[in-house]
Amino acid sequence: MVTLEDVARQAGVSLATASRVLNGSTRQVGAALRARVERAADELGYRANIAAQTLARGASNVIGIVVHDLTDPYFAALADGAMRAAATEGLLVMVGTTHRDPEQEIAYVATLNAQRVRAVLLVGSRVADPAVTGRLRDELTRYRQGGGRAACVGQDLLGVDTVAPANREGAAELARALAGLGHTRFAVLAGPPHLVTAADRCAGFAEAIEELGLPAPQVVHGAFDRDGGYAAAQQVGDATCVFAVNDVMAVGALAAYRERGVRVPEDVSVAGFDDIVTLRDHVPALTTVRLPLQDMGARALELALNEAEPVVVEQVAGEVVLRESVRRMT
Amino acid sequence: MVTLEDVARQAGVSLATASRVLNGSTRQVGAALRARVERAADELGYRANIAAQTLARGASNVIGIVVHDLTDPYFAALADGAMRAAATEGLLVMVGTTHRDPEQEIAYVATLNAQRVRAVLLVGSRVADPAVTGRLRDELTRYRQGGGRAACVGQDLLGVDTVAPANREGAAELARALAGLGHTRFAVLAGPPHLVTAADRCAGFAEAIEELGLPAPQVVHGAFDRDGGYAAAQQVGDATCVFAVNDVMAVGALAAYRERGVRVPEDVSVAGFDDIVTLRDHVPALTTVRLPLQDMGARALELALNEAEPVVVEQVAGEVVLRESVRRMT
DNA sequence: GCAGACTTGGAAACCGCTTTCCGGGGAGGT
DNA sequence: ACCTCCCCGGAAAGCGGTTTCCAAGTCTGC
Repeated sequence: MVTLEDVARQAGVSLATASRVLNGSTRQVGAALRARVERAADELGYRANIAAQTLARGASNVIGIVVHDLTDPYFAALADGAMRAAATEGLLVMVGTTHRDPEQEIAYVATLNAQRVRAVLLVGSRVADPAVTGRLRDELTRYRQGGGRAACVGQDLLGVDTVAPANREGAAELARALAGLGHTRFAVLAGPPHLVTAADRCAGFAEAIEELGLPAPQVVHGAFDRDGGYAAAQQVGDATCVFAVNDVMAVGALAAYRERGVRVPEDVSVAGFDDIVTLRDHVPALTTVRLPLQDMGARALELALNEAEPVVVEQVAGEVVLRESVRRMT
Repeated sequence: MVTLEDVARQAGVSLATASRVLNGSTRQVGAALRARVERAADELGYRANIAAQTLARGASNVIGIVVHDLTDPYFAALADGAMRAAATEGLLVMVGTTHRDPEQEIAYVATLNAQRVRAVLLVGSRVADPAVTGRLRDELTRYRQGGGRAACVGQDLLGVDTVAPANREGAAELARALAGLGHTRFAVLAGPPHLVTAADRCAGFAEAIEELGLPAPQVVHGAFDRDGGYAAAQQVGDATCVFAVNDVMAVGALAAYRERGVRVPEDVSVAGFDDIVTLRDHVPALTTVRLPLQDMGARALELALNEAEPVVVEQVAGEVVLRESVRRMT
């Protein structure tokens, strides 16, 4: 590999000068030398060793993003938003996927800490297990004590800046909208009980239903993905309206109904949450709660970079979008 | 930040010993000292500085993946496959998205080179512009001369190990299958002419049609995404069967037809390419050519890591999957 | 009981770059 | 003409690890 020393030698200048020319310093370098250095670097095909720069500068230009599952469009959209924001700041992005294993999340924070990344974004639902959350907090605290910055998209459980989708409120508003259409018997495809996002959406929905004086919805737990929705839909009783706590599950539920010859929305109404772009052309079009995912990702990065006391928690409201997967009852 | 020296001091051992204990060395360290070091590291919350390690070792445990667009499920699946493979090797992943700008791709290779990443994966179609490809090759050559490894998912145009989806053959086979259903008048939503993947699929399809002695398909160019498919579909003439060069475009086309009240497959048949998992529940179910995207991503990583002379080019066959978006003609 | 082979701990060089600290020379002021 | 002050180039000290090379101690075998 070509090193800065090679360049300096070829240009007949000192290391210091070469460094100043090539890697943005506050110090000026005379035009003549500057040209010599640039030419030498070009001829030799010099590429600065960023590991060395990071070490010497004590700061890196990399940020870390930890998501649950990149193939889930929810995370892809959030990650993309954050990555676009990072790109405008000239930051590189390291992406880790936990495949929904909270231990992996902790491990990633440790690793990203070791990388001395400038900021860490934890994207995705927290889990209800206080022990796990506690260990994650510890790891995060250690990282932040070393000067690291962090933010989270999800729930404010980590003591860091957080972009928090208004899951309860969004689900509640959806519930009111659906009740407004005349539905009275509901079911919730609730996902895993320990996932806070899933639990919040389920709870928000159920509470709103209760406030309206309607019978409590049937709650069916399952996985937080397409197959989870598919499986859960099979267990739904006589509800006229089914709320899947995310769009991907809703699509699974729709598939299950289709296979069984149950018509949506004629026989049963189905709603989801998130308004995943990739699914906007689904038939029937999904009623859902729209979340500005890309913006949320970008905002989280912003928060992390400007981290300040006290901790900022930004609620992001969802917008109920009624589409053809639900029908009005008589 | 806690450094190795802090740990060594606290444990009352030398730097060398502490290093050997904490960061896997071939050398043995006595149980007593080993325990002291481990305890000290734990108490202090030591995290090795990977930048320093990378510098000292001259090798990093990071790989880079460059994709066009993470929110496109095609790339998400490929990236995920590669990331899973990387995780089993204990490698970290740096992801860059070019947002379909070839210049960005070149810039990323330079940056990843500067990071001295162990391997670079270029995921996605090459472009037809030889000047751009040439500059990318140059950058890649420079990287590889410094000991970097590289592989590509796409076309064998870079002189590196390549996982090449059999776009022409897959499209040709699809064409034959569709012709076998009795279709004779075809249109191709061909995407951008300069994208090699799009062009190959289009060409493979057209060639097969010609070989069958059928009239040449109408070719409509446009963007390679959902909206591109939507727009292109509007310009299709009297074809009975439309081939969109990827699934996402096909979904856009289906949306366009739906809006116009054109029934699929009754009035027109539609096929895509890729078999995107997220779209498997689409209605009508999409006829397509299945590509094992995750495996391809994983395989590309393998190739990169084991890079050897001569360059390996692996063709990956697609499998035609007939679903309800196409119909048999009388 | 002792030579020689192994083991294990530590000192120090080194990885490639940044940046502080010096010093020399030219510009500007009087 | 002389003295400051400023500007710019270079030497060298880190940044936080890894690893080579020594030296001292421990084991073995005869």
